[in-house]
Amino acid sequence: MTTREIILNRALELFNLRGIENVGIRELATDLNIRPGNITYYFPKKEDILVELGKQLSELNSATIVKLENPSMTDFMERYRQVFNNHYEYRCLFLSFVSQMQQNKKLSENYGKVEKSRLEDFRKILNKLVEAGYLDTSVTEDDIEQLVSFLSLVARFWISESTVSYKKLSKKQAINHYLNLIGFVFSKHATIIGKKQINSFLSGL
Amino acid sequence: MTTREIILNRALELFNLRGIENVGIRELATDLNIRPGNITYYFPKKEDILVELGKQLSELNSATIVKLENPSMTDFMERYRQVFNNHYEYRCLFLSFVSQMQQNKKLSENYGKVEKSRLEDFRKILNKLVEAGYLDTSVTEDDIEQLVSFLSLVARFWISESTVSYKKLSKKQAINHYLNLIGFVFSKHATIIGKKQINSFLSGL
DNA sequence: GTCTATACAAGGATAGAC
DNA sequence: GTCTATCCTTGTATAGAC
Repeated sequence: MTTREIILNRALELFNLRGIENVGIRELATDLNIRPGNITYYFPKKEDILVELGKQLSELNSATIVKLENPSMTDFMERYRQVFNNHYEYRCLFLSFVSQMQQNKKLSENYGKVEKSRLEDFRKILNKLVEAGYLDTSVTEDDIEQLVSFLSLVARFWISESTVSYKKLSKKQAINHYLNLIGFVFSKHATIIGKKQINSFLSGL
Repeated sequence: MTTREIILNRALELFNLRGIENVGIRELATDLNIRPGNITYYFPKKEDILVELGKQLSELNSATIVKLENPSMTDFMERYRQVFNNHYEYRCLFLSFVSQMQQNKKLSENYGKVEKSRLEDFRKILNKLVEAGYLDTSVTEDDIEQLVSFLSLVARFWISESTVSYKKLSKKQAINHYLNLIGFVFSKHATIIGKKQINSFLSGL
């Protein structure tokens, strides 16, 4: 493993454990038994570490998320389970989401692009779920916008909320809590077969 | 206005404008044409300013929120409109929500108490809405928990999301966006009369 | 009780020696 | 590629003037 990779790995661990703002470059260096300037050599600014971690997350998501030609309701729920698992591994980014988006230009640029295509992707999937008879045909374009809106809010802030309000929950319990919430909202727009898939997915968690 | 009040008022303005982390004590002092130590006299730590702003917000909410004996669906939506308006005035607190909750013990204690009773309050209101025939009788206790969960997520993070994703929206537009989301979710659990009230509330925004 | 001046520690960032 | 020295900013503590 290169020094650069060693720094990235340990930074992610410490940031996840104690928060980005609470882990200094000096501390990270001491932990790795290297000198602060050495970290600066690979990452001139602290921001740069986070830009790289952000890239890792989006690559992880790309690798995890399989293209769905004919998505079922189960596929949809399963995809969110995977995305949430990935988010958890990079939870430090979500816990400092707003401040990073405001201060870290590159990170926010990268995130903006990825997020835009991700939302577009989900719009398509929802439309396909309607066509395939998993979501009700009464679901309008406007409803889909609201559903995407809802998904986007949950995806961005579930980690923040669970860190603040559900500290005692394990990773799995926390993820299940929010998958249940998504299932709850979506089942009201699902067909009978769609509901069935949601329920069996949730009861299998 | 006392010095203490002047400090609090201007701090809120600057924190809202540029973020809590980006406004230093020295800068606030310069802006007010007083010396940093003078701020320290009233607020030994920066945290203490935020504790006080947190109290102001919860007092504002208490003052705004009218006790509802026989709440209608319209009352429910209207209450959220008021709460969101109040949140916006103290948006800096929500933009740094997670880090404050983790680092500011008093603020998080105070918030914990208020939030607990607020959620309890909303559970009661939802139950009453069922009894009064605005929400469907098929709504179970478990459904109510999910709805409260949903409301809690939106209430805490709508400002964060709109700051990051909907920068161009005005205060009113942003609030309307999230009221629409709440209406969207709730209308699926509402009776005919309940739906009517939600729709007429939303179209009157 | 109110306000000022000053000092200190910690964190990010930079230039340059080896 | 690695490390040292140094600077600047921020939060905070203290001593003392009015």
